[in-house]
Amino acid sequence: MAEDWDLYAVVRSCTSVANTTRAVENNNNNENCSSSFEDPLACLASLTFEEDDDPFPFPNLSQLAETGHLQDSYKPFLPNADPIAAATAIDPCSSSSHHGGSSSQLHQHQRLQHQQEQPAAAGIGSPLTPTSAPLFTFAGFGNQQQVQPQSHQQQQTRAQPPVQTPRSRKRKNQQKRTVCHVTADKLSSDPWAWRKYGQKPIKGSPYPRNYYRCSSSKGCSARKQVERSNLDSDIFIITYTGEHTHPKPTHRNSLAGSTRNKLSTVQKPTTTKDSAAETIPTTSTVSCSSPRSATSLSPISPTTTLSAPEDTAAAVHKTGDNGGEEESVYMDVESDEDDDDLLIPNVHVDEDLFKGLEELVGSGSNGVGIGPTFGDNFSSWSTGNSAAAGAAASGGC
DNA sequence: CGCCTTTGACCCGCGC
DNA sequence: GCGCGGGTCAAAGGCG
Repeated sequence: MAEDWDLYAVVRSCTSVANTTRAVENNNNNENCSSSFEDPLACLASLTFEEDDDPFPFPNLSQLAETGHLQDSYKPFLPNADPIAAATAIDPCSSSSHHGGSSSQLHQHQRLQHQQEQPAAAGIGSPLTPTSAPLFTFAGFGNQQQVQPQSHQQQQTRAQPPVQTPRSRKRKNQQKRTVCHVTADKLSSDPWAWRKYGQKPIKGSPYPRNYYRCSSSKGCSARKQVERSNLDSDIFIITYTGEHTHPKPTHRNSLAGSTRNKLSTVQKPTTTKDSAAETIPTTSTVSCSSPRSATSLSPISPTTTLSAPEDTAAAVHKTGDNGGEEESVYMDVESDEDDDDLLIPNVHVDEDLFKGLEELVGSGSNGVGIGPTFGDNFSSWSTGNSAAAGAAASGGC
């Protein structure tokens, strides 16, 4: 199931912190997208929020809550399993303000709860302990401090050891972060190229956390953490830190050396801290604009996605530096409209439609709204990844 | 050749 | 001060 897809796709599925505009413009697209989906969550797969923000942008969570499924799932972790409180806590529309005060408090709270619950819920605890904030609680959101570029400094400090500037490795609760939840089956891609630079097993979580940095440009401080929700293995939590210091790449990186073309290790729940081999599965990601990608992806990957929500807007709940007020903005998950590449929405297209299009084009039609560019990409997509297209069609935008 | 992942080691912030 | 846990580095090896 969820193992058959690529972490890379996850990694690409959300855009960076920097993209905070054009969302409103895309809102309509988003709506259209939603309405055309079998799964209305598809377009929401990349919902993001920042720091103290509402960590429950996931509509399906509310659905789960409504059906009681989620609450049932939480019961073991909810000492005071208050259905109302639980429902409120997981309400995607609920304000983040009740995540309670400072990040330190939250962090501490989580730690305490983690300590308390660890025995009963071994391996299913923080950082996503559902008690403090049922499914998605993110420890350590704090000072709202703008993230400082670290990579350079860290490299320098490492190259010329101590004495000099100590590593400015801020604690996670001191960095500006954007958290994004992505369902396993609603993965999409983003224009950024990410390179994995680390993986760590996370205490309390059966799944390791993967660390990525932007490889589109050297010196880019954008980073990304991807971890699987230990409560719902279909949900991946992507945390962005830093900002891209460069425009979106028009072409994605090569696939050389990557495992994007094949299944690598499969992320399974880990019981020990050292089971590092268990990582998020990697299959492939697809960009219609990238023939290389389109032809190299795994056709059977159920989550091989096109750039689906790339033109969709993801809601971002942003909390100001005062930590109190919450403003809701939309974050452009990806908008390649200014890129050379045309990214095709994940709409289901069967062979009949292709035939019809061919007939239209072949009969001297003016394209009926299908421009040459689209046709090329469309063709590329269909021929290069028909299976994936089918898979993506059921879930993508 | 360039870019990728993997993975053990290292560094450092934080709580006790 | 110590230990834990998280974040990062960098070498090794693979892939196109």
